[in-house]
Amino acid sequence: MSLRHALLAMLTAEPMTGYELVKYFDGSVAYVWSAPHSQIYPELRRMERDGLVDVEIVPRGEHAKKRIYSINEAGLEEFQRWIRELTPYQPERDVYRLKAAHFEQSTYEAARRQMQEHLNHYTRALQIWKQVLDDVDNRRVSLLRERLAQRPQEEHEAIVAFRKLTFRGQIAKARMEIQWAKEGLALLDELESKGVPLRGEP
Amino acid sequence: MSLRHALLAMLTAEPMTGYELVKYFDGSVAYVWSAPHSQIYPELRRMERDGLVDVEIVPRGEHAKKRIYSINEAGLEEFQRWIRELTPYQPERDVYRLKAAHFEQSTYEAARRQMQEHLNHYTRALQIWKQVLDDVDNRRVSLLRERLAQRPQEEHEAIVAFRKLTFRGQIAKARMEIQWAKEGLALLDELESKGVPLRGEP
DNA sequence: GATACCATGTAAAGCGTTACATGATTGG
DNA sequence: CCAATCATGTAACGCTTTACATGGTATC
Repeated sequence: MSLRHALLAMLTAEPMTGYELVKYFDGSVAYVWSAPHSQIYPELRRMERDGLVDVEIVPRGEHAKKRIYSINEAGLEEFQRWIRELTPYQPERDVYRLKAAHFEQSTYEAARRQMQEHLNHYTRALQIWKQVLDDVDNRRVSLLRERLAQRPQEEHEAIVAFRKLTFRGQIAKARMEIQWAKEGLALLDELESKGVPLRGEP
Repeated sequence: MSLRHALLAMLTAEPMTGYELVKYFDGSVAYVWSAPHSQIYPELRRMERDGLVDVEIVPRGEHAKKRIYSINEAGLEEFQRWIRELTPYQPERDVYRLKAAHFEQSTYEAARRQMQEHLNHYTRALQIWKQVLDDVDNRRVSLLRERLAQRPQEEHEAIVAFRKLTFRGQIAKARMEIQWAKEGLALLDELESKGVPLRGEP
């Protein structure tokens, strides 16, 4: 049950609508946690039902309304309970490594395409995360500024430091995956130039 | 739909029972792909129904039987189709980074415990993967030997090289996560020694 | 005969993806 | 008035986890 905790985490910064949460999960946050709006709106309703968030219904224009969710005392307690609790390490599922292990069943072209996409994906991710790290460092992130504004000065250092720790982790991951993709592409070049046959080739 | 392809991948090495597949997914393979038996047995039945695997029912002792699954022509085609197809990159969900980003809501003790578990988990994973890489290099893996035995000599280099590529990726990932966990533990030590308060502290 | 291992299932509940669906507001 | 954006939902389907469940075989 972590979508709930990801939503509570966002709401500890400031109250917002489901739509704003959807936007965050579509943006740079998507590389840490993401969910479609079809999952977010019902979960917010359940969190409201379970008394973890309060809702303010605010008019929007003449006829429309929007629902602004804010975390309440019970929600903050639940979030803190979750964050203090040890999250166990479960078996992973890495479809890209699974695929790479069986590239002899593919073709050089298809294998290269997959590895190139891997490289592109993590190159984009790296750029985004480096930018985010810099933005956090210079307090250019509005959500972070909101968060800092409502917490005492002496907590600021920890708040910023922990966010930076996460982003440095993502940066390290992106660099590692880029390196791995390059290694894969180099291996494919080497094997093809040696004329090593693949089973998937026509 | 990747459990199906993970199972097909295993069955390209040799025919086996659901129980043997369960064992593999519980062992060192678990760090690349894993599934509980409650997912594996029904999926094998569906694959049988869909004509991707053949089944041989073999007696076991006096009264018991076992079902040995082998991949057939259609199954191999489906596996090759999947491996040639580009797997898109979807938004990730990393609960450990999400948690780390909000450690100011935790306590030093709980945050340290989580990071220590992270370190332990990936240290174990690193040991396992280094061993597997070495075993593959020296053809000490029975599944790999079965696989090589049924393929022509000229494909052997690629088969071994792609498996090693995957394991090197897992090793790089484990090292990266170990490094990150150490960074996190160091940060926690530094903040605590400076007396920076956390919101979750009693 | 007890224990560990072999072997295979079902079922409920939860989580995630994809598609379908609707309507208001804002700015050009 | 048209397009982009704001805003919020439902539904079907598939995958994953956890729990419940059963019985044979091999070895000491």
